[in-house]
Amino acid sequence: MKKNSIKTSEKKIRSKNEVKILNAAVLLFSKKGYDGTRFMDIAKASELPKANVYYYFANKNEIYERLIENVLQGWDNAFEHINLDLEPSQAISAYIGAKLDYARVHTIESRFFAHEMLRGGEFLTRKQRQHIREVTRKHEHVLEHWISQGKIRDISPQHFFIMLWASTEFYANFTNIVELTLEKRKLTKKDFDVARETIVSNILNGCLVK
Amino acid sequence: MKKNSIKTSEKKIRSKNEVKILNAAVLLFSKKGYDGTRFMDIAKASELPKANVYYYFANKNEIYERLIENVLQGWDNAFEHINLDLEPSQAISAYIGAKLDYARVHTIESRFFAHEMLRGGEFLTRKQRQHIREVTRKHEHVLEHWISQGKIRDISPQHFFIMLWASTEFYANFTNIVELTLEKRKLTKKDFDVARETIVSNILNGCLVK
DNA sequence: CAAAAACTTGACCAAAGTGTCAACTTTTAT
DNA sequence: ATAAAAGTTGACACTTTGGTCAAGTTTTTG
Repeated sequence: MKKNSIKTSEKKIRSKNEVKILNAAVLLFSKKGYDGTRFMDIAKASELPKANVYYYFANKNEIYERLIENVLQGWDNAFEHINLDLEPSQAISAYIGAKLDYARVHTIESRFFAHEMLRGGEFLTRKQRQHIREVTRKHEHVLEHWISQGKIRDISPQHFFIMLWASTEFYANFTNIVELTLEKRKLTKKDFDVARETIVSNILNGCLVK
Repeated sequence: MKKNSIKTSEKKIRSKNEVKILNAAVLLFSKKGYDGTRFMDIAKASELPKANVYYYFANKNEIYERLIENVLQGWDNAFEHINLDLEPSQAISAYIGAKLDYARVHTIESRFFAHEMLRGGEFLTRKQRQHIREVTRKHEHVLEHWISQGKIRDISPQHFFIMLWASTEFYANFTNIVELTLEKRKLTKKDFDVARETIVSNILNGCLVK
């Protein structure tokens, strides 16, 4: 009890301010990327004097790296509960739904990561790359299993997953184009539902009437 | 003959240097976006003194706007020959193939445009947005026609096209993730071929064995 | 409650970036 | 050939940015 209260209170100010800074930063990075974001802008958006932000983070780099970690962690948390042991149609529907939910709710983080990819993923550590690779490989194995069972057609699991990521993340990263296409000022939950139906039905059934 | 030679020679130096500058700029913008790119870096990459670049373009803005125009123009040229009057399977295959070819060959331009979208598409003029909208609408009509003919299932044409753009552009914008997934150091034409087969077969037939 | 640790901040500096200009060279037109 | 137009460039002035620091205040700890 005592120990716990010490531990939490001891870190209260720091953690509160770090959160303020990181939230401000991820929004800025999501719009302008690493190189386009000024340290001073992060300080302003955090509503803290620049020198105070320097007290918590040595430089922009450190903020950025923390955000990369956070986003990857959030990504893990969001998708580890997806059960790929179900039947293909169930599992794939759930996966697409979860990815679209993530795109809708965690738009900022998605765009932040999109910037990192556009710049070549230089900030990803070897460990982080490897982790991504392992998670993906696990998914591929499930798909291969379904293929061997004759439950789905014989396609490239890698390209299949890329197609799912692309189709879902597009709604977070390129919201503008989606809004322009749908002729909507702002995307609603309903729009994401239609997206889900379209993607799921296309992926599962194909678009040609048989 | 005379007139023509006057016209071309009169503009030779200018156009040569503008091309140098624009080529250097689009590469930098494609990596770091508008805000992340310094005017001086464009000059260095162009192998021209900064003051010389200022002689051709008043500022970074002007360079960027020219590039937006160029990319939209190139986009038009690349896809206006796509014949959507064919049978659905033929037309859709060709469309996906063309989009993937564009992603492979015009990677830089794709990424440049991706940055513009991530920053909210602020640089697109009303006219340009409208043009994009019109081209898209035309495609949608074709799809609606096919639906009314019972040739393809009743799905949202908008979301269907978004799915096609997303699945193909992903290979240009997020090459890193693709390379990581495929465990390749560099994507080859062959990789794009497999991508095409996977996307086309999935879109046309769906992934479930019937 | 006193000392230590944690936190805050204005002021400052050096480096980098933006944009201008006048003097110069090269190209073009007559 | 020569004047006008087009192109080139070093140097300069001004602004923005990144980063430090010392002197303060607040919070925690024993």
